[in-house]
Amino acid sequence: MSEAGINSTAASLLGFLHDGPLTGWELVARAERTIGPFWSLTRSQVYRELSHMAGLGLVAPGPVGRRESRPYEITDAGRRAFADWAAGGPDAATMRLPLLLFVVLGRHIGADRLAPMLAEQRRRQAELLAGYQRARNQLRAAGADPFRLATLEYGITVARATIRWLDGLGPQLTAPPDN
Amino acid sequence: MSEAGINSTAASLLGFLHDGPLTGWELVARAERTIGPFWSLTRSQVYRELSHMAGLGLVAPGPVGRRESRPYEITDAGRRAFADWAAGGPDAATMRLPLLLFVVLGRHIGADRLAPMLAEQRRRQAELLAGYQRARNQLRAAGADPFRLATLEYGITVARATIRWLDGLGPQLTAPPDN
DNA sequence: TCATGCATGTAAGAGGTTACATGATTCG
DNA sequence: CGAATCATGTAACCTCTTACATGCATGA
Repeated sequence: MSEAGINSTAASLLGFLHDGPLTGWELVARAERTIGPFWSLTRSQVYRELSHMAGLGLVAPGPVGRRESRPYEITDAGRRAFADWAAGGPDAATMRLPLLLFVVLGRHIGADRLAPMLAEQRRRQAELLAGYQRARNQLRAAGADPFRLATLEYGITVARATIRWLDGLGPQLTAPPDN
Repeated sequence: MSEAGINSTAASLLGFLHDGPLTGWELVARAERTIGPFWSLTRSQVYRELSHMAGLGLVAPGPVGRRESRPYEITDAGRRAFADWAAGGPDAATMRLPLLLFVVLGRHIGADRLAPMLAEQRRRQAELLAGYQRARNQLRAAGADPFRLATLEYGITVARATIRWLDGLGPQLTAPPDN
């Protein structure tokens, strides 16, 4: 009865390892590719969690491959730990949207400084949206995992909503300096 | 030339202090009320940042009021630090959406376990949406700050988008167990 | 052979969360 | 007087980021 309970970062790694052994490097790449925008993690974290989980017996390091690469394989205990974590349901989302902070403090920043930032954000959201759409079309063509597709659709829906919001902001927020 | 550069948490506090002196307790309440869903912070952080900023001369502690309450006032240096921070534009958003993590790992969680979680999320989003709408209507009637209103509109737009997304998920993700 | 990319990791510090500890004030 | 609420703060811990350090392999 290891009543520990793993954290979401560790759990995400265990999730990916269900598909077969991966090295730290590959895990970072996989995470970046599949959930990058919704779940950030760094190399440091990955290596730390991997050796920590190896100590707990949740993953087992495999033989060193080429270039010191060390694949980790999920163990039965690891699968159990993952299932326990999943049974708890998703935690509340942690959001820190600096853009919204800027908007709410807009009075003290000044509409003249805020407006170009909002314009820049709109540009970025449009890019992001295009990227999601490209990825979705590729994955659809390739007949991919519907779960993965669903995350792209989330990205698309939210990016569109954000753009709509930016476009609908009143002139008090978006007006360029009045000169 | 304090070339330090404050962090976003400290900056948000300085932002609120532009409207007049506030105690740590009041800052927590204000933050919760105005940007709670988009910018989380805890009491511990607030007290820590306040005493840290007092050390840097960005805020000045006022006289102790009732019940040990200690209001902090922003200083000129504080206003400058805030302006410098704002000039950098909003950082990239940090998002950790456990819900999306669950979805992308859906294959390993099982549609039968995922479906009720999605249903629960839908319920929560609907509640959130209703809360935003109520707040917006109140603020509109009160003729509030358009910046604050804009953040509520963001919440409304995104909550609606999320609900639409949840409702549009394919049967592979939302089907109850097939028995 | 030399630049680039693959691959691993450590160290230090910043940021964030949770639990603990304390006490004043107000209201019933 | 007792309960609820206001109010501050510390300590410990976990998590996350950034910078540093190392070296192999591939291909031009």
